[in-house]
Amino acid sequence: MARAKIEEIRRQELTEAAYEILQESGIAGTTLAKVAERAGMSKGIVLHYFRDKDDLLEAVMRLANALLRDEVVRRMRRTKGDRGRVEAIVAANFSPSFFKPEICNAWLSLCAEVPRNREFGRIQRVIHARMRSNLAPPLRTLLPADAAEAAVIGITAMIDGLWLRFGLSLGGLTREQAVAEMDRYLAQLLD
Amino acid sequence: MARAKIEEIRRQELTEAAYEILQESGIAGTTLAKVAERAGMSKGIVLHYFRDKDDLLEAVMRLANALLRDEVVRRMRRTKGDRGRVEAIVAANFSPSFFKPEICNAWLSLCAEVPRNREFGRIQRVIHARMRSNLAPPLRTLLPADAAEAAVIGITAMIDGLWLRFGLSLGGLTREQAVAEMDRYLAQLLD
Amino acid sequence: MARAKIEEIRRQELTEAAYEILQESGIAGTTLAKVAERAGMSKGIVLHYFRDKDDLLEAVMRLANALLRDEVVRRMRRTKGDRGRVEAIVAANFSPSFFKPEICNAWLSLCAEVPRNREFGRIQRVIHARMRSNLAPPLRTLLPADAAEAAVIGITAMIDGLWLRFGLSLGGLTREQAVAEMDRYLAQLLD
Amino acid sequence: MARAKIEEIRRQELTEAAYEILQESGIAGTTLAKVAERAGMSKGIVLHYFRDKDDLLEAVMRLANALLRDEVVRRMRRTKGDRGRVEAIVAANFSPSFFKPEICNAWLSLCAEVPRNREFGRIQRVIHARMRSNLAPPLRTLLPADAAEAAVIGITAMIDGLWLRFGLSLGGLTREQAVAEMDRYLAQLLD
DNA sequence: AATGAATGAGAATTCATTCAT
DNA sequence: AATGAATGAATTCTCATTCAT
Repeated sequence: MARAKIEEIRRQELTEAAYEILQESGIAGTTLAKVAERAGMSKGIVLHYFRDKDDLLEAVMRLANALLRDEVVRRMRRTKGDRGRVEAIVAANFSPSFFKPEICNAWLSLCAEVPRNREFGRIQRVIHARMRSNLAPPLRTLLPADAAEAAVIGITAMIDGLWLRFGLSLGGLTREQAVAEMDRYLAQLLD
Repeated sequence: MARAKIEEIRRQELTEAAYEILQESGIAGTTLAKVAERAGMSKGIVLHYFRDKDDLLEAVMRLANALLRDEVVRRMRRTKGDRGRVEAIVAANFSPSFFKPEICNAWLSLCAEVPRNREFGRIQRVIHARMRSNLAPPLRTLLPADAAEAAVIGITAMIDGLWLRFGLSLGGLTREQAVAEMDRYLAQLLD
Repeated sequence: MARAKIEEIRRQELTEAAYEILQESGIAGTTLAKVAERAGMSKGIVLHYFRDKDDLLEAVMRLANALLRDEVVRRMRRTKGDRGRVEAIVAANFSPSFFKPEICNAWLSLCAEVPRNREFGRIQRVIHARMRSNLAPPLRTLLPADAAEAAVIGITAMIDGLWLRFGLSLGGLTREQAVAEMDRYLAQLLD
Repeated sequence: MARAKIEEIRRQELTEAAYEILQESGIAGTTLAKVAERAGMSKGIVLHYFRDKDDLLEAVMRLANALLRDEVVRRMRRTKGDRGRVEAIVAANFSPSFFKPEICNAWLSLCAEVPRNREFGRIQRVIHARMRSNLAPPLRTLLPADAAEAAVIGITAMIDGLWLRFGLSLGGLTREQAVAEMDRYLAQLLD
């Protein structure tokens, strides 16, 4: 059990290190050497715990996703009502701990590779499915069936679009503007 | 005169080849060798016409941008009225010749590198500025000042978000759905 | 301990291989591939132990210098008296193990790059400083102050000039002639 | 004749340009493109007038040699007596127009390649032969036969050694010091 | 479990050189 | 005579990956 645990711990540490490097250096700039160094481990250990570089990046994708998912869950727990649930899900995506240029960019980098990496695609699909399964039920009580379907797509797209823009780090969009824009969109949709 | 143009022709050919390869292979997979081969030229010629790989990718970004810009211009010319202008701009972004998974993904790949490439950032800024200068005037006649400002951000974000999703090539979103979603958003905004 | 040393061992082996190749092929002809092959190692390893080609060549310069320095030290230890010290230093520069056409030429090749390589310059400066600090004290007891100063420059120049000529490998100068010439010069200077 | 002349003119211009580039960039840094640009000509023309890069560098070696030779001749003409001839030859080698760090270094760069370039060797041999044929006769009248022979080697070596040192551009030796050193050596030899 | 030595594939990049015009 | 387009070989350098310890 201790044995199983150390493996889990190392994988976790390496994944976090890789996530950091990815945010700083992009996918091409994320080398195993940098990741190992950031994790304070030896170069060789990375591929002891991960099949290959892609395997590590998949773990990063899952980690990034898990962090966001936890934030969503946390916020949904504190909320009541269908409208509140929708708002909580959305708010999680713009919480100061996630809606950062580096994180948005890291996410972008991973998404860009999806068409060329089967596993990335699988993970991405899971993420979308969860988004849908979170959003659809409350939306269906707030809107007609087809409007609810459309709203799932629309909300997701608006979030992604604002993330993309924020991830460019061009300074043309502040977090406040993004949040305001999102609120406006939700208001149009639900009011 | 023909002589002066051969440089332009070769650059164009190489840029187009690079654009194709980028769509297929992503940024990391876009090697000079592949580009040269696709263009039917020798490996050495690429760096005869481009300073380095980044220089070539910048040309690709400008090309992709120019193609979209031309489509926007074409559609705006055929249109009258402020509402029509906005719709034309938006429609250009979803015209069948651009709104393709590979193109959306290529665009994503380039955007992901913006924070680490000064020139990419500059080009991206130009693109956003043009988007704004196209959208803002008609929107200002259709909406109150602050709503118009917000609409510029919102429309752009919705387009980007739908492009991002489409670029994942996961089959979860059809062009028709994207267009419908966009229409719905515009209707909410302008009606 | 052995582990800590393997880096030192490999660097040493590679530096020696590079020194050999430099003697045969000159600076431009000294490619990392040739060096690796000569050392019986893989191509990739060279830049595992050296930052880049210049880093390797700097190590070569230090090696060549160290070998000569050791020879100087060895000969000075066996000697007594100021005149003897001077002669020992000079003799070291013409000992059969150093005063070889290939070595003189390798040295020439490195010197030729000094103006374009900051670190080469630094090393060269150290070499000259040591030459001065070895020669000056005994010369000062044998000659008036200003003559001693001049003698340092003169002896060094005569050595360098004979090395240069010998390094041309044109057969116009034998080791014996060089030694005789040097002796004659010293005799003029000190007798 | 005009035809023969334009070839000669172009070769001359290119050789001079190459000499300049060699002084700035060393042998490896001397590319045909740089030479052509410096000469204000097209890249292709260089190999129209020279067989290959080595052929061009040989021309540079001959040019550098010719310039020095002319200076020697000029100074010898103005001089009388054997001692004066020797001094004139030596002085030419330290005239302000030749005894420059860049020129000394360029010379060094060429010498360093002599063992690997048959033609360089041939030229170098000619240079030494001329040096000898200039120096030997006056020295033979000033010194005993074997001392004269030795003096030819010694003077040449001292010149070369001072050139080498000056070519390092390390600032440790001024022209004045070099000239003084040379004078001292000649005085020892001839007085 | 962990290290880091070693490999080799492959990338960008540089250039001499050839060739068509 | 002159241009500069085009080629391809060679080189440096980077990394993922393997392996022995």
